[in-house]
Amino acid sequence: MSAASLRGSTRKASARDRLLSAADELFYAEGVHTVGIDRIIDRAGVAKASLYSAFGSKDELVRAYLQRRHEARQARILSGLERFETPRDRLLGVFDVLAETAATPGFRGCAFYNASAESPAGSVVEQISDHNRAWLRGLFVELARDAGAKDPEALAAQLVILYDGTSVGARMDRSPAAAATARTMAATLLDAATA
Amino acid sequence: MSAASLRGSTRKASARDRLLSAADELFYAEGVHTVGIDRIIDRAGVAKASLYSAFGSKDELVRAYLQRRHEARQARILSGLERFETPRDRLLGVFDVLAETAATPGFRGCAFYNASAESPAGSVVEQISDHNRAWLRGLFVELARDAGAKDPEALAAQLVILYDGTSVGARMDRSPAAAATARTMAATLLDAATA
DNA sequence: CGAAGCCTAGACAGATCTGTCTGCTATTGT
DNA sequence: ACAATAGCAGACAGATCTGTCTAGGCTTCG
Repeated sequence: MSAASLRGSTRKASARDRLLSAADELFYAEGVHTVGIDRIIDRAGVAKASLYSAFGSKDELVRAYLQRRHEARQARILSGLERFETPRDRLLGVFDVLAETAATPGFRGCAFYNASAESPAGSVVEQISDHNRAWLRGLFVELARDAGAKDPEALAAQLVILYDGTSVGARMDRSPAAAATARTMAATLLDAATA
Repeated sequence: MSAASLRGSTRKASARDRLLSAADELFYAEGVHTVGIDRIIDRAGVAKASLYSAFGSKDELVRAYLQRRHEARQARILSGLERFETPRDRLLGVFDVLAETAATPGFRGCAFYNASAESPAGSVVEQISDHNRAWLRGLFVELARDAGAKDPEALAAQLVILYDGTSVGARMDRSPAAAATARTMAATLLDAATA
C-alpha cells in the first residue's frame, strides 16, 4: 500500500490531534478568548511552532475546534436516534439525546453560541454556527415530516427554540432538568401539529 | 434643603453615569472580555483615574453593568405588561415584549448569558445571572397561576425555556422571527395546562 | 480669597497574548 | 547511510490589558 496515504493519521497521536483535543477541552470549558495559546500547547504537550505549522493562527484553530464540535454533534445525535423505531419516538429522541448530553459533567451549553458570544460580529465563528444551525433545523424538518406534521417547517422552528432553550437552561441553572421539560413540550406540540 | 442630598445625582451627567452608559453599549455589543478599559473611558470621555475611583476594578464595572441590565429588563417587561387586561394576555404579553426587544437594532441576545459565556465558572457574573433568572421564573409562576394553570411551576419552567430559546434564536439567526413562534407555542402550552 | 472635591491627561509598571525564529533531536523512506 | 520530515524547547518582538500614580484644572462653598 502507499505509505503516504497513512501518514498523519497513523502513529500514537499526531501533534495536530493532541492540539485539537486540548483546544476542545479548554476552549469549551473556559472560552475561546479566555484561553491562550500557551495553555493549549502546554496541555497538548506540543511546541508552539508545531501549533503554528499545523494551523497557522489561533483563529484557524478555533475554526477547527468548532468544526470538530459540529461533526461530533451530528454523530452523537444521528447515532443516538438509531435506537428508536417510530418517527414520533425519533423526533422526541433528539431531546433524549440532549438530556444525556446536558447531564454530562462539564456541560457548558452550546459551544457555538458560547464562542459567538465572545467573538466580533462577522467572524469565522458565525459561518460555522450558521452551518450547524442549518443542519439541526433541517434534521427537525425531516423528523417533523416523517412524524406526520401538517406544517413540518413550522414545527421544526418550534423544536429549534426548544433545543436552544434547553441548552441555555441547563447551562445557566446548572441542571439538566430542562431537557425533560422540553421533551414533554415537544410531545404536546407534536400532538397539536398532527391533530 | 441640604445640598449634599443632591450631589452626585444632579449636574449634567456624572462621570459614573457616563461610564455606565459607555460600558453598557460596548460590553453588550462586543463582550465584557473583548472590550478594554481604554475603549470605555474613551467613549465616556472620562479619565482612567475616574473609572477606578468610581468602581475600583473592571470586575466591579461589569457587575454594575449587569445590575443595570437586570433592572432595565424588569422595568421593560413590567411596564410592557401594563397594557394587557386579561391574565392570559399578560402571560403571552411577555413574548410580545420580547418580540419588540429582539427586533431592536443591535440586539445581541441575553446580556447575562453572553457575559457568562466568557467568564470563569464562579465569577461575579454568575450571581447576577442567577438573580435575574430567579426573578423571571418567579414572574412566570405568578402569571401562570393567574392564568389558571393547574401546575404553575411546571408551566413556568416551560415558559422559561421558550424565553431562553427565543433569545438564542433571535441572536444566532439574526432575525426576531422566533419571538412570534414562541408566543404561539406559549398559547398552545397554556391551553394544554389549563384544560 | 482660599481650601476641598472632583475631574482630566497621560506616563508608567507589570502581566499576558499572539506570532516568529533559532537550534536541536528523533524518526522514516529511499 | 543519508536526507527529509516532524516535532521539541524556549527566547524574543510587539501589541494590549489592568491598574497606579503624578500633576494640574475647574467649580463650589465658607
